[in-house]
Amino acid sequence: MKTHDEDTRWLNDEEQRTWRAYLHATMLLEDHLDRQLQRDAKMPHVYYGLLVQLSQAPRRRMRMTELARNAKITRSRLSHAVARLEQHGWVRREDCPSDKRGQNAILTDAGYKVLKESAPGHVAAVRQAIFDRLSTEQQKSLGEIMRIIAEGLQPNEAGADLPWLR
Amino acid sequence: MKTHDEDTRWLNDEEQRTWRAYLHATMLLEDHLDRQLQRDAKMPHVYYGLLVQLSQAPRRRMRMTELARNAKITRSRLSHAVARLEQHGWVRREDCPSDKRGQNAILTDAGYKVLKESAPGHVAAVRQAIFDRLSTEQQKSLGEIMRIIAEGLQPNEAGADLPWLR
DNA sequence: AGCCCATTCTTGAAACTTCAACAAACACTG
DNA sequence: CAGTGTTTGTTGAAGTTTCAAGAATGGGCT
Repeated sequence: MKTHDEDTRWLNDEEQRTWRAYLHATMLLEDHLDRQLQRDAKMPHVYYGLLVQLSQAPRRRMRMTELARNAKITRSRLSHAVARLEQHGWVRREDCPSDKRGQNAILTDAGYKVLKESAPGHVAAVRQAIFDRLSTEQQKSLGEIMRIIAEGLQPNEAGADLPWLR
Repeated sequence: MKTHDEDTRWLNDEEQRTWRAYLHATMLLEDHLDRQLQRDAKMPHVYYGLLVQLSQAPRRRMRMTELARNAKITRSRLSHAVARLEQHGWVRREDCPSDKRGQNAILTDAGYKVLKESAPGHVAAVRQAIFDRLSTEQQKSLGEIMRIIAEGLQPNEAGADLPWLR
């Protein structure tokens, strides 16, 4: 925490407007998608994202830790989420054969079905909120910008900090 | 919900990459700021945003509904949030004189103090995550894009749908 | 083997959010 | 002014997330 603010570089007017726009857009969109999916798929957006990840993984399964890393959530959060998804019958767990600590989260047929049925509506919502409103240039720009931001926040992904190179 | 997916316009490769980058960036950033503020200001990012709003309002007070609208959260969520902020002594409520249903949320001196002390660290975090990493062009672009997205999701702000003009 | 530390995943409690339902005050209409 | 519908704000319960702690296995080192 910074204690002296003499040298704080506050946001100027345009930066403030941009930051506020960011906050508003992200909040509104997350809310929108959450409601859309809660209505159509009976689950929040984050959970839906987990099913998507699983559906794209080989054999529709993934180690908990990897799933958490891909989805950008904590393992704890994932544990609870999978527990809930399991209750609904959309996911099941299986011990990992190679590592006795490990668990695989597996997308069930029921889970795949829900995903398949709600995917069109979800894509439509995303398209309508973002891609339909942006020029090709803006879409490209958005991609670049978000990659930059994400990169900067990634706690040193794979090989980024190699102790033997310091 | 869409039931037939024959005519669904799925996201193409680049759109998918962009969308995923968006999800990752927004998640990582929200997480990052939440932790930063939880550590330095003992409150989540959304709550901090409420204090900011109040601090900028005339007489450091605002009607609940207006505060909710500005902060892009539901009134219910705001009720709970203010209850909590009140417990901490950062906000207090007062009846609205003109409308007996109404409540004003008021930033206390203690609230202002917390805000003042944690603001530099927060701005630094935002700057480091976003503005320090983007070119001037990209910042401008980000602002425009986010405004477009937010606008599209705004449930018909002021005068947007005037029944007598239909 | 034995020791040590890292990794994997889970758990329970506390904090936060959502949703539906509600009371009270307002505002319009006849 | 009584009737009707709307707006304001709250509430409790259920669902979700965070945080700190902990059980179990893995992997390296001597």
